[in-house]
Amino acid sequence: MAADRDRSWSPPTISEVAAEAGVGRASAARTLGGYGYASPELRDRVLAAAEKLGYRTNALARSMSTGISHTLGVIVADIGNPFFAGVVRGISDTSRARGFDTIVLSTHEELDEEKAAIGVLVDKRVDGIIIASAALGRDAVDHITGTVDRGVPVVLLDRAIEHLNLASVVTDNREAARRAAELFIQNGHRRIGFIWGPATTEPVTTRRELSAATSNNLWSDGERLRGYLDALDDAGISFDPALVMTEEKTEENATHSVARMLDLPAPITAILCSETDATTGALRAVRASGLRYPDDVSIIGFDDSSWAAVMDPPLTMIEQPMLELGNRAAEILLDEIDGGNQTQLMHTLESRFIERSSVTGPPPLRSRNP
Amino acid sequence: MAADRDRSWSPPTISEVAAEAGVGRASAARTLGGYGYASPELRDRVLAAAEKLGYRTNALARSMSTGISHTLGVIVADIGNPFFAGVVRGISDTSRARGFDTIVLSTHEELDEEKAAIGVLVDKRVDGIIIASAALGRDAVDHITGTVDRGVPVVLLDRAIEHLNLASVVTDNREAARRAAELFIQNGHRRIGFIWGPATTEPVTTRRELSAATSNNLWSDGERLRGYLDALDDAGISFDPALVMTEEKTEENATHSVARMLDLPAPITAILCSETDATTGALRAVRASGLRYPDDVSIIGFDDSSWAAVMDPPLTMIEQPMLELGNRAAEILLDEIDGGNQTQLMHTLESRFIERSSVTGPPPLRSRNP
DNA sequence: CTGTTAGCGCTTTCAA
DNA sequence: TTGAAAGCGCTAACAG
Repeated sequence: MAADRDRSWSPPTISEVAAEAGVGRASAARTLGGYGYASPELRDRVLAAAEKLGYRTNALARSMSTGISHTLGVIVADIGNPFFAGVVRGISDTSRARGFDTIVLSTHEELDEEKAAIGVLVDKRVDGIIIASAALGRDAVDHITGTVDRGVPVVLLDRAIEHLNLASVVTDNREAARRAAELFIQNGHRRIGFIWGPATTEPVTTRRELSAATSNNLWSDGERLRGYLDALDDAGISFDPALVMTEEKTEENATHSVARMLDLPAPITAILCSETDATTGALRAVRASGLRYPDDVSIIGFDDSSWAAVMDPPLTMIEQPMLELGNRAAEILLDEIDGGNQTQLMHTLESRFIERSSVTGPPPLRSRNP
Repeated sequence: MAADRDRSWSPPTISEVAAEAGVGRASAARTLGGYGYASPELRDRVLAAAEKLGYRTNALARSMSTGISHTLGVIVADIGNPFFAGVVRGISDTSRARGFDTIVLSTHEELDEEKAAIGVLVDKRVDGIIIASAALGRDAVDHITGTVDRGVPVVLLDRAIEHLNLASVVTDNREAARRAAELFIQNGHRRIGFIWGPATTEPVTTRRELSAATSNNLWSDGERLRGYLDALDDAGISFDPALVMTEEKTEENATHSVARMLDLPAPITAILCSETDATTGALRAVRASGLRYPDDVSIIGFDDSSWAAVMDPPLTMIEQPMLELGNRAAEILLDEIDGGNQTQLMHTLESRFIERSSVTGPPPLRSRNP
């Protein structure tokens, strides 16, 4: 039916529709744009003409004159990461329901890419930005404050930036980690490994040094570590730097670190993993050491997955409310765009503790080389 | 520094920069837009003024006059699905490298949402669209052809639409499934379950009926099934409808179906799973039946995951080149936008067969209730 | 090399 | 109730 479309075809404009319908542009624009008045008969003529010509509104032109683009910008480290993918799905669903589309940019956890990404979004005149910033403790965040200053609303996602005074939507990282560590402790564990802590090349032998390293860490990771330390403190267990991984955060390093911790004179009997890669890395080390969980080591990991449930034995995990995180972030941003005043700044969603079978008491007596 | 920004502040335009620099708009536009000539001195003045005013180009306005938006539209069933998330990451990376951003829409596998999504993208004047269509065999695809007719290039992703004559980027589903089934057969299996086949409420008792149902299936799923049947045919194993799941595709149904197949008078001894949820569902059934893999049943699944490698025993899987799928789709689309003529229509990427330890020979003798 | 001018397609006063 | 005209910020053709 549209087979006869010319090669130099260009989409019909409101003027063409108006001409076809024999009315003025403005009238056509009013009925097509859904604003202002138009008599039923005129309306019908316009609609018919539009239909006939295959008219589609040009959102760009509309944005130009209205100044609003009905588009949200989303910046995450990696859209390929299941966690962020889930969050983006949440953002996407609720913004779509409110008439907004999203353009999402991945920064690969690089601050420079993040700055560029913000630039792109600002240039494209998005109506607001949701960002899981790659900024570490000491990093400057002018690119974010600058954006807010330009009048573009920003909400922080998953990673808060403490002094920034911006709405943030996060999960209860600290509480969740603490709860996991407490479960270990209740089960009698005192040597609990934490994968992973802040990546640093500096030696970390004191708690003060750990603190210092953490302050230059991703906020969410730092919170998780703090929760772990909280539990230790409450139980009067002294902090042992050998039990916190400080290598770069990769699955492979997790494996190495756990192997080392398992091989200590006083080996770990439990492992708290702060991410999927940390968990799978730890699992590899346990297996390679010829040990089994939970009998030899108990395990809890962040970020549940359908796989964790079919492991043998199934893993006790901490599930993050990814969709809800996205939903909330979008809602808050959209409300702000609609002119609503933000009352609450920090929105903390509860993660779900899923107890399965990877936690039990420490082995009665285990020495390095029996 | 920008603390004194007025509440009714509006971003500086090229005219303002020109005024500040004391030059004509066009000259300012030329240096800021990076086209045309400008003397070094004039250039410097403009740049300085732009810097001072905090000028950022308005991409909307630019798109209005150039007619190109430097934006790609991406339509997938669910951005929260790790497979699509990986693909989108690939698209995003390569298009970003070529100066394009992507707006991605999830359809939840609903054709109506897909149509709406295309409408949105067309309205936003994206320069091209990459789509993993939810269209099943018999569904009309006017929304896609219509888009092409409007002059918007489209490339099909992961799911080809046979008669459509559009560039498609897919994986070698059929070959991969066939290879998996062949491995089972080489190991001596003859009762191989397939999770999952086409969802249908019609009874499927003959191969013809299966075919019919498949023709109303998602293309990629159909290909996988065909590969399975290819292997059976080659080995002279007759098709048994009881070994192909035709329930709605959910993890739970996979569990039920596998449980049933395991409970048959002549039970299955191997399972081919066409998706992650199918695999985890199957695993649950195996466990619930008190059986173990690979001794009692062999298993191969599509879509590798770091979890599959840490299962005990580790799972033999078929890995899809998600990133590459995205990269290629973007490259092809971008080339087409740049005016390149598409020579090849079907681009088939190889999936990677990762042999681990979930396949062995069938159990010597296994009866339903020993 | 630089400045003037005319659109891009829409919304939005403002008259009629 | 409808139409004419101005303008959103930019690019592009054309003079100077």
